[in-house]
Amino acid sequence: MSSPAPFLASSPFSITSPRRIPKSRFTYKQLHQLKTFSTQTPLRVIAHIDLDAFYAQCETVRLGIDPSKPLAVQQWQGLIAINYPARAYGLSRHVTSTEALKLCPDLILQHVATWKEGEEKWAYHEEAYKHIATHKVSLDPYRMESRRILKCIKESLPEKEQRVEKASIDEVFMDLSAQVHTRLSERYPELSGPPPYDDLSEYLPKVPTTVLDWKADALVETGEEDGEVADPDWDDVCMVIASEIVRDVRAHIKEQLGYTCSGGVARNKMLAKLGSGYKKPNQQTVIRNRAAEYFLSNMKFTKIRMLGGKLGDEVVSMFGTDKVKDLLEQPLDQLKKLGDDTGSWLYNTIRGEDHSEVNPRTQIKSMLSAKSFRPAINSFEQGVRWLRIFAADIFSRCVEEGVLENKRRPKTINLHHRQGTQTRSRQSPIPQGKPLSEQMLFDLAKNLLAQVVVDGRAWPCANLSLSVGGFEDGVTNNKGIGGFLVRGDEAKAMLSTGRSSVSGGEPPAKRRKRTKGNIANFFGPPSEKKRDFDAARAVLRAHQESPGSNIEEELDEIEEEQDDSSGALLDDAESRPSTPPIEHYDGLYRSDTPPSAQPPTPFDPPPSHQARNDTPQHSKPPALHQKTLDTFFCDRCNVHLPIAEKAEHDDYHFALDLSKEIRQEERSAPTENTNRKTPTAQKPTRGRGRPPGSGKGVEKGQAKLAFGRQA
DNA sequence: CAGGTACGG
DNA sequence: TGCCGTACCTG
Repeated sequence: MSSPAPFLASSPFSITSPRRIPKSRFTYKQLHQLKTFSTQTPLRVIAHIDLDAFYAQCETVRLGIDPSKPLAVQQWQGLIAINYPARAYGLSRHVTSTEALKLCPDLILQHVATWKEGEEKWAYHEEAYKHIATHKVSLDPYRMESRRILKCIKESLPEKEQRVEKASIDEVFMDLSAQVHTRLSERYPELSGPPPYDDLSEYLPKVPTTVLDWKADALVETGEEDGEVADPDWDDVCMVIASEIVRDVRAHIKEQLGYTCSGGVARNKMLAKLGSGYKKPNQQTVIRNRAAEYFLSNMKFTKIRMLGGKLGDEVVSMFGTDKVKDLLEQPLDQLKKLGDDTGSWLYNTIRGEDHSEVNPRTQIKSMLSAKSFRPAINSFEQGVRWLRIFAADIFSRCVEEGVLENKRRPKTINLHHRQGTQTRSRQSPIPQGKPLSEQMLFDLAKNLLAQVVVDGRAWPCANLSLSVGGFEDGVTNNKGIGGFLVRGDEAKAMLSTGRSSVSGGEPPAKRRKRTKGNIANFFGPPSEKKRDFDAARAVLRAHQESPGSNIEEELDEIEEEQDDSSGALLDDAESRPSTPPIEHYDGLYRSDTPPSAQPPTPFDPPPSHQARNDTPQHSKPPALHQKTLDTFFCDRCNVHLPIAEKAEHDDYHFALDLSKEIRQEERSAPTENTNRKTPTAQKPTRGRGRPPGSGKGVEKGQAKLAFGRQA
């Protein structure tokens, strides 16, 4: 029942409006903006869909298990997903598989698929949890289902009016504004007419209906007496329509693929996401604009996207609360103690404001294959074995992504390495000349690992990961003369990785005396070094004479040379497992293996650890320093460190110097360039105006102080 | 661009 | 915890 009296009393347009006609709070312009997915209109409608216990559902669907049976997905000894029936037994992600079985004897435990060394593809192996040492987990089955679901969602939305963002493997955002606009126009013809006086800033007519049918959707309360049901405005109507769409999408997913999911509908992404988590599983929640403030004010702000981590902790400790309600009392300038941008962002966010757009991006930007080692691995050869799996994994996923057909291919490859608390990474461009292959990924990865190994302490290694990225656009964006320069850089980068692996076979013994003149000697026979430079020069010359002609062939030749020379050491070793390169690397570069375990190198005898410690970085015998202290002073870092860490610290500087010299050589030698200083490019002020942008400030600067070591 | 951090599922 | 994926910052 509508009660006109309160409405008239509270509406600014009832009495004072020139035409004395009740109006909507919204304008024709705001309605019109729906068509273009404007982030500014208050009528905007965003949905968030979240698959329920996704990995667990994947398994029930795959195995045809009754979804009311308790099921958990196991990864080694842990659980990574627990379906809702199983959650009723108090199972959480923190319990182990054996504990889970005690709590719920009927629990179905399904281990994730794994990839076994030497096999072509991942598979669901029996008793996979026993093979943590030889298998790596594969989440590929879930990625595939994720793709099917995304496709299904897109198919259930009108092509021209959809905007879908894949937020994670089991979440999507949808901007339903455009579709809602059409449905609105169909359903309420009075909205289709031109605005009075053709003035878009005119207010819309009032909603003709007094009661909206929210079906079975959960409605977030407003916290007010009532009256909201009786007085809908167009934003409420938009939400109803959006909610219908979400219900249809969910039904379609269930019908076609058998998955249930939860949904949230609201005016922006932040609220929509909170909505989808409000009631689970298999339900949807609408947060009407009029309910947003109340909904938020009763919540912990740590539940809000971007406040679940360090930033959230910082806010909690700064204001001594985790409640939105308390934070709402803080004026803007107080929040700005977190930084101007972060403060403003937070101020708006806890008031339910979020103008971030739904990014129509649906394709993947990078992919990663990783393994944590328990126990840690201790040799180059072991690492290389895992790289083979990683390369196969990533390559097959590239193929699944349609990389081969689409011309969408990754541009860079990246290797991450963790040793204790220290992590290091190396990356290189992926040569774009020839088709992507597993072997190519493997070779690149191997070189990257070799670089990591020669660059510092590498063993024992607790984690290794290989990723490819820079997928982006299918079509080339660097063309003309610039197009070649990119190629040239890649060629040089390839050479540099090759050279680095050559240096892997070299002892650091002469590092203190080495100068530019004997650098080639340091890296091995002069001929190898020369061939590198010759190859690079050939590429550059080819460009100068006829830009863009034979570049690809040139690149191929260079790659071959690379395989012949620099790659030889590694490939060789690999083909003869009886004499693996592990000790070779370990012995030369700070392993804990005794010097006696090291075979001679082709070039120089390896120095013992003792020898290395006898020629310290600063050419001063320890005796001349105050040896009563158990610390030493590094005048390069300007810091006192435990004497026990001196050897490692010296290694650190050695590695630093070495990599610097290598890079310098690479820059100056191939072109014999006289003005080699390329001034650092200016900053094009990056960044979308959106979320906190960053944690800015304090903790980052402090992290830097830790330098090469960690507490 | 290389290397790192933060945040999220 | 392990295995991811994205975005951003800094030198």
